[in-house]
Amino acid sequence: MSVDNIPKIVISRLPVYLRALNRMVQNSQLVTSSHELGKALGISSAQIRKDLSHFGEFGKQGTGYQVEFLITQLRQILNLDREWEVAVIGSGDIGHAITRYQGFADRGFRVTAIFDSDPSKVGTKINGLEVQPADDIIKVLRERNIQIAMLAIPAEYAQSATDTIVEAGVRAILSYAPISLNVPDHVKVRYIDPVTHLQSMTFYLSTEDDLLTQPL
Amino acid sequence: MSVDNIPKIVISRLPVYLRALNRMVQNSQLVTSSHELGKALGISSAQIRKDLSHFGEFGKQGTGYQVEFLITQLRQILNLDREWEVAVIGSGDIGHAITRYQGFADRGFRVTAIFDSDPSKVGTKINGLEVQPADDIIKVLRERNIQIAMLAIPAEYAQSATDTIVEAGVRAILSYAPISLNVPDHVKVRYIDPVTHLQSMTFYLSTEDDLLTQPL
DNA sequence: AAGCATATGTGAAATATTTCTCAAACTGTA
DNA sequence: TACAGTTTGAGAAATATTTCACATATGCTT
Ligand SMILES: NC(=O)c1ccc[n+]([C@@H]2O[C@H](COP(=O)([O-])OP(=O)(O)OC[C@H]3O[C@@H](n4cnc5c(N)ncnc54)[C@H](O)[C@@H]3O)[C@@H](O)[C@H]2O)c1
Ligand SMILES: NC(=O)c1ccc[n+]([C@@H]2O[C@H](COP(=O)([O-])OP(=O)(O)OC[C@H]3O[C@@H](n4cnc5c(N)ncnc54)[C@H](O)[C@@H]3O)[C@@H](O)[C@H]2O)c1
Repeated sequence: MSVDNIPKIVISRLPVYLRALNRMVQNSQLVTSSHELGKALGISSAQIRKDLSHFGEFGKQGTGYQVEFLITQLRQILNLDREWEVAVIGSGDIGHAITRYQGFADRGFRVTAIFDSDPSKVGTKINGLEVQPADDIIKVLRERNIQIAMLAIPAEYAQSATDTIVEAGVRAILSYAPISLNVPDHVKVRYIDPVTHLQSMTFYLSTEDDLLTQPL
Repeated sequence: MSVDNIPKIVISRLPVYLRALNRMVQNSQLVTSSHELGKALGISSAQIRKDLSHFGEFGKQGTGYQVEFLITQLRQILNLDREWEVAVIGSGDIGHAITRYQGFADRGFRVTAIFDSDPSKVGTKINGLEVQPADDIIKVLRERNIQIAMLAIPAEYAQSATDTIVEAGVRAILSYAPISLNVPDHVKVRYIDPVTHLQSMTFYLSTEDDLLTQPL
């Protein structure tokens, strides 16, 4: 076990393990193994064991892992043994869907502020939460010490909104805008762009096959 | 240049290059370099050159790359020199946002069918497109030879819906449901789960810093 | 035309990541 | 207690990916 300098690709898999483990708990499953978990996720058991070994010894030879215990450990590792407040920037279609999504609260995050620059959206409520004016972003985020934001505004405004929330103290950004953002080193960014996913799949979808495939 | 056996991580970056190049075209920029592109995307110029070198020689020494030409080449490589029809399964919040999203049509994809199992949703229109009953999925997808689907339904129904669309001939799935899907080898799957992204960032957000950071 | 600055494409080297293996540990059975 | 069947954790080996470094080519300036 080597506690420092964990590869970030390892970190990115832990939430996936956590998701699968939570599923097992829901099904009242008490124990699992790296083999079973790997099969459920389509990855090798060795990878799971190696990933976990960066943080400690969580399993028992011959038995496997206590599901609840492993969940507790993963939540601790990922700093999820607390609740994180999240701000949503942009109350359009995506901002709307995100704010109403129950799945965040279930897994450690609570959307507690939403902003829009469009005066006609300000004051409307989404899931009981009132949309606030974009001009108040800095004030509100600082007041509440909000460190995580999700960006759901058009690409052309994304960089300037990013500068604003970073100034307000945000250190983690999940952006739905299809553009690469410039941020200081201490700020983490992740992107969600469904189109890049589709485009990486069409590479494998040769048009030939397409023409050959006929409806029955 | 080695045309076969391209690492899939290389393929996953090409759409990101394409996105940045399209941005340049919008700004009337004619020429770019691996260095400039890399800076815009936060990756090394060597990586960009190496990635492209798998497919051919698209640049000119001393000059760089003609933006339009590189776009054409990347679109060809990714099979984007055609339009792909996409089906959306589930007309809830996310299905709604996806279906209304202009960003797909702009980049090679057209949502041409949307389904829901809830009778009260069937028949409603989203962006001019009528929601169809989930029972018709197989019939419609086969008829129209639709090969790509986006899954926007609750996790507990995701596997069975997947089985259905795969049976209907779908070969590429983009799933918003937070669960790992089981598919035959010839089917590609990508996942979008914002929570896993957030959870991989909180690892780097130590709670200590949080406590120290006070609003001004 | 020569010199300088710039930028590609690519082997080779350096790193990173995954997989292989197996000793050791645990469970259950008899 | 002995034995068979599992499964972990981790060093070593195998692969994969990224970065380095440079020969070579192009454009621009003088
Ligand atoms: N809809 C989708 O399925 C989808 C999918 C992937 C990515 N995206 C991306 O997500 C972003 C939002 O998409 P959408 O469909 O929700 O767009 P939308 O047009 O429905 O909503 C955008 C909202 O952002 C607000 N806004 C603009 N500038 C702002 C600012 N500076 N501060 C605060 N609010 C601001 C607008 O008033 C609007 O309400 C876009 O970048 C889009 O490309 C959307
Ligand atoms: N809303 C978000 O921001 C968000 C973000 C990430 C992931 N997700 C995930 O995306 C999925 C959809 O989320 P949502 O917020 O849109 O949920 P939602 O409840 O608003 O919509 C789900 C829709 O799917 C329909 N449905 C259920 N079973 C179906 C079936 N077999 N065939 C066709 N339609 C069916 C339901 O009738 C409903 O209309 C969920 O898995 C959710 O976890 C949502």
